[in-house]
Amino acid sequence: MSRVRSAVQEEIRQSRPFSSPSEEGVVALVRTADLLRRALTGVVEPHGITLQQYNVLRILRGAGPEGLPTLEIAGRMIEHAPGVTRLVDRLQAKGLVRRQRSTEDRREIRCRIAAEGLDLLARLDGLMQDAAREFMSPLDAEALDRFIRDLDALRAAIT
Amino acid sequence: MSRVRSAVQEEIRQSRPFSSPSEEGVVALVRTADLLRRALTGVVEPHGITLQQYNVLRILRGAGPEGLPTLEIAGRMIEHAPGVTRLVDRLQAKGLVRRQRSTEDRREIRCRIAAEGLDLLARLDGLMQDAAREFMSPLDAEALDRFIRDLDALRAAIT
DNA sequence: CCAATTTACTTGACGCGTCATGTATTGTCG
DNA sequence: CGACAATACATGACGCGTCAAGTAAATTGG
Repeated sequence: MSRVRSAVQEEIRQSRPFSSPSEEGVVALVRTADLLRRALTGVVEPHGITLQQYNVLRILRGAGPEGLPTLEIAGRMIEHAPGVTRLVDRLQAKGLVRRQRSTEDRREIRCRIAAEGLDLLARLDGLMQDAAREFMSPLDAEALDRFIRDLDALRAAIT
Repeated sequence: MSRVRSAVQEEIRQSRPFSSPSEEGVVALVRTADLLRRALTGVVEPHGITLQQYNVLRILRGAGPEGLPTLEIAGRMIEHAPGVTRLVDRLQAKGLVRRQRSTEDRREIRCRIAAEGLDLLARLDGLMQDAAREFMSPLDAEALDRFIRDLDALRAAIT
């Protein structure tokens, strides 16, 4: 049952092993996601946007020319509204996004991706694909599929 | 090969499926880690510290009474020094950590966990264990072990 | 039909992560 | 030995995430 010192244990250089496999999993998950985030940030930042800004642009591209109200963007990222407001502020300042108060419901603000935003995404699509493939390359197709299912199961269990 | 719409696809509500399993894996990984981080934050914050502050305290407890220099803490988290300096600033302000310039090498600052910090950790140990177990509960022992190995493999591949 | 509630945001404050830059101390090598 | 590089940090600036509180518009209930 007890395995050789895992990679996480080596990294943390703690003599004491994890007190449980669950804890080891939790730490491994957070650390791996951190490294991934950094790798993806490295792809996107040279093009003048952050990873979160990239995510918003992708969501808006997916939404089409109708655009989306702010809260809807927040919902699709798992994020809270205040962060999104400011995120879109910066995207607008860069001319990648346009905002316009909705006419039917004047509380809503519809955010649309601008042509410049689409251009930027077009340039980033391939690079992000490559980065994702590269990062996941240690897992073969079968392992990757199982891995994704496991992650799905973990998220699904959150009450 | 193509599966039914996965959980991530549902969550993002994007009609277009992921352009590749790698991309799906990347998104699933980041989103899952985000939710985990939030869950753990929920455990720790009622006790007056943040998740990162908790991590530092754990590292310092693991280091024993000798303490650690700032950069060594940064190394054990995967983080850069500037963040750690301020992190420890706040822990010190709360009286959970003490700092003292080293005498052998006067550039170094040794950080030690204070008795109050140890007390706090003692109160949190069980709660964090429970949270980890709870979060990982969808995976049985075998799946969890495989899951951890997969994560280890992903991190190990980073150049 | 209007007061109370709800919804969709926005703003302020604070902790965190990151880069660039600055400072003190130590190591090095010519 | 002394200039110069390297090391260990600290600080400033900026983007992000989160909570609490505020504003404006729509909805609802009496």
